[in-house]
Amino acid sequence: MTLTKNTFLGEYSYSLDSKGRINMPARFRQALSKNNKNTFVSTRGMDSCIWVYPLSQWFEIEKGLRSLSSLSRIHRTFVRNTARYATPSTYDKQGRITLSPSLIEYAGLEKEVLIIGMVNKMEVWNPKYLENTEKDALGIDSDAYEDLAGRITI
Amino acid sequence: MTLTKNTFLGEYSYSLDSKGRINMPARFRQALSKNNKNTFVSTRGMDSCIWVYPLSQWFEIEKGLRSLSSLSRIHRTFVRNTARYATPSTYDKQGRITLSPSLIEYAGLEKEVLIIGMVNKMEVWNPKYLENTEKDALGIDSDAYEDLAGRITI
DNA sequence: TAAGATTGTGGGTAGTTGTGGGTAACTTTC
DNA sequence: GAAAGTTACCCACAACTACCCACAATCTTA
Repeated sequence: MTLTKNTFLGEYSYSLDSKGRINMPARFRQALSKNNKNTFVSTRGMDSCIWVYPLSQWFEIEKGLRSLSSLSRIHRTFVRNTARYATPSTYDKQGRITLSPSLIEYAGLEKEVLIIGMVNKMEVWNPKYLENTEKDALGIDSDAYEDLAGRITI
Repeated sequence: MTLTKNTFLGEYSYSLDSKGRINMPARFRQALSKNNKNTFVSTRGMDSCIWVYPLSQWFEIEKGLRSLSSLSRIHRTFVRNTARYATPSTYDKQGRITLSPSLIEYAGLEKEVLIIGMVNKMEVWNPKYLENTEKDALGIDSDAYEDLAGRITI
């Protein structure tokens, strides 16, 4: 059952096929609001994973990008780094989207793939990479969490 | 599949042929709205690359250029550099535009060429040059960059 | 629990796309 | 006005992609 539109929760294990396609969890598809046109936008994540946005979320980012001027070097660089790896993909009749070879390489994806709901977007991981990233995350000092405590109640 | 008219995303690798033509990615062509008359305007970019605008977007730039004062030296120089090298080109039946020899030289283009979607325009790069520009970008004030990223990325 | 519906995975095929090169029309130059 | 150079348009073909169908596994419902 779907709770809120365009909200993605949970973890799913899928397989990347020989054509670079992955299934989008049925629940995630059902969660999409109509204005998403059955489309996701995938791009490089901050960790070694792929971020997948529903189209309507991506438009918010795009709006931000449009507000930047190419006269500023820093703006230019940011727009380039963001837009460059973004690839929109409408899912097919079976619910799959196609990932670009460049993104697959970036995230080091092999056959087995983990999809994680990140509330407003999804992450696609090679399970091995995620494990390593989790180990690294243990190094986060607790001060950082103290700081977070001021921003969010859980 | 097309998301929004006149929006360009993603990275494409193409080859510049012996006649100075490059293919415009099919997705970019499909993204063009009707009033573009199948035409792009290419000019010098701020980095060592070529900026390619869809015609309608170029008209916006022109409007902006008109508003700049010739009394200011910076304005004058900017208008001159932008207007001077601007060349319109309609794509042929195969979807290719012809770049002027002057622009090809400016961007140091060889056989292999990278086209990057920059939301409202495209950039055409020699991959080697882009790599260097990326290295230079490491010198960017990272606080300002992260601030930008924090504001726009969701 | 059995039948039906949904979901995840694999693969075939027709149409699209990228690339090279040929030719005719048009410009420029002498 | 003819020769040379340039440009625009056309055809051909290989590679790729989007779309479709098939089927097994899982879940739902009566």
